[in-house]
Amino acid sequence: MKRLQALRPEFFTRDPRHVARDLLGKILVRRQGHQTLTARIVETEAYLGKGDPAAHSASGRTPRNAVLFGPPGCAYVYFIYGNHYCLNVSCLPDGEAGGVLFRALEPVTGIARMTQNRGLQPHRSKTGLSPADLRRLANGPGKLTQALAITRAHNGLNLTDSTQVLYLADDGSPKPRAKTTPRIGISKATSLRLRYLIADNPFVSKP
DNA sequence: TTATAGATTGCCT
DNA sequence: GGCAATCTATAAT
Repeated sequence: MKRLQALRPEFFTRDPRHVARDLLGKILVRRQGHQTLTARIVETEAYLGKGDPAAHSASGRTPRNAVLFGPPGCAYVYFIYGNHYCLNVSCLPDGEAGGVLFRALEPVTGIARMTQNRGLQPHRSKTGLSPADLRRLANGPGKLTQALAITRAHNGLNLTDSTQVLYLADDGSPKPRAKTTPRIGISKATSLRLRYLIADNPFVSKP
């Protein structure tokens, strides 16, 4: 496979809204054992450090959300609803809170391993997984972490370092057409349109 | 020390 | 569309 260029820290030293928009179409790379799993980012949400009551950083720094206040380009992984992990990347300079939540991915390589990680039956046929099976692999924030075997062990990881087991990369594909909607699953600041998705992409969590 | 809400998912009707 | 499952960080006592 062509070697992918990791996104640089400067990419994340910006307003989370811009980062969330520009991450659409980029690649999340996961090295699991000797395998490399890759997936295209098709849906994100921005969480602002200041003036965003829905953000985990809203009421100040705690042990849990410390990564959001740290240097840009690092993984913030948290456990939610007793069952799921969610993956974010920190934004803005060190000391300033902000992040982007990954909400959906389009699987590219390592699909068999992702299916296994998700605990799904590999409904194989001559054409491989059905389109529906492929979609349910990573079309949600909890699903994508499970598909890529991301846990709290990855919290704080530098996602701009291509020698890590998890990082963000640019494969040179053109900038996709983006759409915005209100964020999903929150109860505060519900009117802000901080959810970004690739228009017409079937791998998003909800249209 | 205890209570509770939560950036979800999958199964049920 | 409704709701239970299942953990835990954080706030309240």
